[in-house]
Amino acid sequence: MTETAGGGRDAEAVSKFVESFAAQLVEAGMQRMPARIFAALLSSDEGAMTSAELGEQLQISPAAVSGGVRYLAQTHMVSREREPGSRRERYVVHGDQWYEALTNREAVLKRWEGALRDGVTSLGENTPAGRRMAETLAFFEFIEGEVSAMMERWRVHRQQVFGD
Amino acid sequence: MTETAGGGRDAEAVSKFVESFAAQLVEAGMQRMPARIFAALLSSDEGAMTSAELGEQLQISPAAVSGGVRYLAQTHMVSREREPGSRRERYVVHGDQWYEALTNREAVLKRWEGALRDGVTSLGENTPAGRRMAETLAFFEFIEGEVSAMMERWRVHRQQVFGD
DNA sequence: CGCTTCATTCAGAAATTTGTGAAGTTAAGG
DNA sequence: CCTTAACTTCACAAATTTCTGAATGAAGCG
Repeated sequence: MTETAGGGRDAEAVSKFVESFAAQLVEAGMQRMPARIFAALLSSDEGAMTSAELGEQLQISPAAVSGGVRYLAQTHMVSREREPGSRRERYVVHGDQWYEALTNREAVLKRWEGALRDGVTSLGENTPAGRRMAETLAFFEFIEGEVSAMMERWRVHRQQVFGD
Repeated sequence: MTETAGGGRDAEAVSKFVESFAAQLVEAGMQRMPARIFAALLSSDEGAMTSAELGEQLQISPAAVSGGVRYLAQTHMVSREREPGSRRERYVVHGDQWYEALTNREAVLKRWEGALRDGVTSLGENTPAGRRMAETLAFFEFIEGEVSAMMERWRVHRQQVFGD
């Protein structure tokens, strides 16, 4: 058993999981550092770590932590907290907030819709290409509406299974 | 008006749209070449182009077309067709098939679920981290179920709005 | 069969991305 | 105020990715 100072957990097993989960995130399009940082936070007991802790576990420089965290904060996957009267920051995965962010690609959808609308105009509403474009646009609009309903159902489901 | 041999369409406007839509796809994590190729196909009247046509519109080498198309075919966004008795291949966006592929990230979800299951085991079911992991896993399982129902509703909706 | 036309593969050049060390900035605590 | 601890920014080196040209491989067509 590989127990270290980290609080009685099998550090090696944790690290292995962190890397393998990060790899999945990378494959899905996330940058490497944000992915690793996120995975580390997700598998910490508190769901929160300081910059120094992240640096040590992942063997990366403070600069890398800073960059990765900035990305995660911007995309609302993680939030920054700081105990009042200290300048040590804690980076926190807020329970369920993060996968809501993951699903709420609303900004992305909106941009796609914008681009598609331009497409319909550029190509002409009555060209075959224009009609295909319009249908695609309709698909995204449909999805956008469905997603929020779906998340609502999830909250109900979650409540039932996990309580609060 | 910038008309070229391309069949009476405003080539410049089309190209502009292709590039801007491709840029959105890139931002969402797709590689540049596949994104450009896909956008070009999507905005072609036939929904299909040959390698040579793609090469000319996008100003890229045959090798780049080949590589891009391979990716798109693997992910089922595009299919290859070839008129019998010709070795000129046509790459086709099959109407609605492609965004079904986009949504059907089932393989991706499955892998995430696998990784998360490992995580629950590594971290221990009764640790706080393990419980968080388990909840995340439940979320993905929930989503997986919902997505297929959602696509079914889309087909109905599409039928109503666009006919067949 | 051989010629020709496409498509693919591969090695390498070029461009981009990524992560680091070092300098810079801000704010707590004496 | 001055010191010091924490985070951030920036320039650059290294690694990776991306695209090309050239070589290779297949398949129609005469």
